[in-house]
Amino acid sequence: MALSERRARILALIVEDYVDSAQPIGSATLVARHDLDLSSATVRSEMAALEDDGLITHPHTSAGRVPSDRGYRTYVGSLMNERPLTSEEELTILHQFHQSVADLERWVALSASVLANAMRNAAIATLPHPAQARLRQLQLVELTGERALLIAVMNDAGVRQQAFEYDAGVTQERLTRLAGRLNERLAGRTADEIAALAPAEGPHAALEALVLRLVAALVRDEEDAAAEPPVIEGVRELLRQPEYEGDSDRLLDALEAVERSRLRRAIPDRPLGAEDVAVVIGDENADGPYRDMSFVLARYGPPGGAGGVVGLLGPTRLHYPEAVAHVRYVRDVLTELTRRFYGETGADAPGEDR
Amino acid sequence: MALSERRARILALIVEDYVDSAQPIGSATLVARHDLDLSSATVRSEMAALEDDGLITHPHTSAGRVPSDRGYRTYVGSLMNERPLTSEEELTILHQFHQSVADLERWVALSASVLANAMRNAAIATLPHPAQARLRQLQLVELTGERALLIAVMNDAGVRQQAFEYDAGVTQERLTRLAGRLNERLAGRTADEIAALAPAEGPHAALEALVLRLVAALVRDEEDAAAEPPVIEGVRELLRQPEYEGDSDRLLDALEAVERSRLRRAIPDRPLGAEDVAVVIGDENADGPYRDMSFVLARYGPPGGAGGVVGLLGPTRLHYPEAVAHVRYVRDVLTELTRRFYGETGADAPGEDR
DNA sequence: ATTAGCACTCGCGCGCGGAGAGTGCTAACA
DNA sequence: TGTTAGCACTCTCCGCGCGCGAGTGCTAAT
Repeated sequence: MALSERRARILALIVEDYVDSAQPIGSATLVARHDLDLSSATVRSEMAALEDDGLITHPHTSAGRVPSDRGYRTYVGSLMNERPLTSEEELTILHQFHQSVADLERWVALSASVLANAMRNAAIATLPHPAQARLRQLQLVELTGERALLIAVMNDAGVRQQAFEYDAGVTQERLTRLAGRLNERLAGRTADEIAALAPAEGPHAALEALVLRLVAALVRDEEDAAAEPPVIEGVRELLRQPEYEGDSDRLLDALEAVERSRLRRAIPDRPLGAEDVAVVIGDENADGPYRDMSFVLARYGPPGGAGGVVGLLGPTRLHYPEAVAHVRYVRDVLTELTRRFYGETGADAPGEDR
Repeated sequence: MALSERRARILALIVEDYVDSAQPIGSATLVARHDLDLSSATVRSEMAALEDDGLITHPHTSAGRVPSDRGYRTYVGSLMNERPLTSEEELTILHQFHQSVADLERWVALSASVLANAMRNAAIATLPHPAQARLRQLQLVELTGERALLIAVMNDAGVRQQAFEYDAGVTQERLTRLAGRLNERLAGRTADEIAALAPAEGPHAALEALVLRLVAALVRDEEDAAAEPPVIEGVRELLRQPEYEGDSDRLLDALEAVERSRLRRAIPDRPLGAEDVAVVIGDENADGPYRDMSFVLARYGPPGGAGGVVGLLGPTRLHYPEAVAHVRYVRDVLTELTRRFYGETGADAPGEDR
């Protein structure tokens, strides 16, 4: 199964030409376009071999060749040479971040936007969430006589809120005192720890129990990657790709695929551990609608710290070298921004809790 | 310009048949389908008259008639008879609300979802925002030595936050005290009032000025309708309408039209004062991409209180009677839920938990 | 005023045929 | 033995012409 060098070269050329043109590649065209020292007949026989290996296919008998998912995989895995961004490209990207508001949420959306624009495809990004969330502080605000708002600030500066109802006759003053008491007991605790605590005895034990339960749920939400669906940008760029041209059905399928709630389920399963930039191609996707699309994803955020996922989504016919380079760079930028936002000074160790 | 009764009847039939079938309506078909006591020739001359009035048009010489935007307007303005929802339909809708979490944001999204489903078109809804926001309470939380989080809770239970940087050397304790002082001065104030205040003299006047500025901005955000783009549901239902079938270009245009950021700008200008349910048809829209679409919108929320907009978005070929009835009913439900959420009646609200 | 009759229009679907791009096979060649 | 020229063959795509059918507008009769 080891590809001869020549065969590999031909596969790479087919992939690259096809990615550019979206047209099946014929043997003669390939030879002409690249001034190969081969006849088209030779290329044809190599192509036949590649097809036997399942790396390329025929749309129909008299058409040129198109890479299969396995073909792309081989290309991405060992054939393509990464093309680092030029410093110009890097500057263009950095520039966009610099002229944006200093807000993490904005940066995350911007990352997707930048990627989408650069690659003329869809791009996604999830908000950062910590591997383990801890409560920093909570606050209780009376809304009406019997309705109050619980606000929880997490260690990672995340803020979550939840309105709830309780028996009338509890004043804001009591709520404030309860919040103070709870803060002493709960600050720095994880969801599990909070859930395990028993409410203190007293006249408002029931209320305290309720708040404890709600706080635990909020803290758990904070560390749940799936709580907030990813932002997605560049849907229209994606749908303008030739694969969907004039094919309303496929277009609507793709539109379904990029629905945020569906993406939320599709992304976190990706193998995004220590890996650098993960590429998931076509039928490597488990979920149906993504079977003819590819993801190029990376995890951002300091190792062990709060982080999220950023990456590209497009048809399998992707400019993988550029895509990987862009995703990697945007990831690096976003990691740096995240680190700064959370205030990890340069000297600081990767330790998480403070 | 007053339409004879017969002519009006024919216009109404054309509109209704066309809305159902999405096919141009011919004179003979119309007579056959409705057992008219007229010959097709008579209908034809009436059609010619309607066309002279600009109420219907011809796609081409030998095709049937299609309502023009003015035709729809006449139909909606005086020809259609509203069709109130059956109690079954009302129950189906109510049911969906009852089995959802008791959360205002969720309800708003659900409203759009319900409308989209019922009408097989897109539906939008904006989060409620008060005509005038007032600060209820603020809180300052230290994040790092030189970074803090400002959290502002509004009178209407809205919560907004903003991270900011300040000179090192200010402890959480001082921040808490500053928050306490500011709360006394700011509680119940509007953005303008807050912006007009001068910081107290003292060692931390600069910090206080900064916080004042940020709070004012947050309160202003809260009452800015455009701050949060509307939710939109049912995009796929919309795009599956026959107007877009096989026409990728129009489909992509429509997709652009339903982009949230664009809708944000398109909606609030709608005439939504005391009006009951507003219908904006085709070229009555100022903004280009909506020129061949219609809105059916209503304001929800108690009069004078916090409110938002909920409604439908579809091709001009809409089932207007049903659309108006549905929007009105969902609006009423949402108004009631909003009222309860803000505790205006003090009556009990639906159960709470998650 | 209404209607039957009629000529005319025009979009749509269909089949046909030729052009073009490509393939696979075979036989000759270095 | 690997490479190449040559060739027959296969399909898709595109433009063309044609007939069908739905529908119109006009005219003349009721």
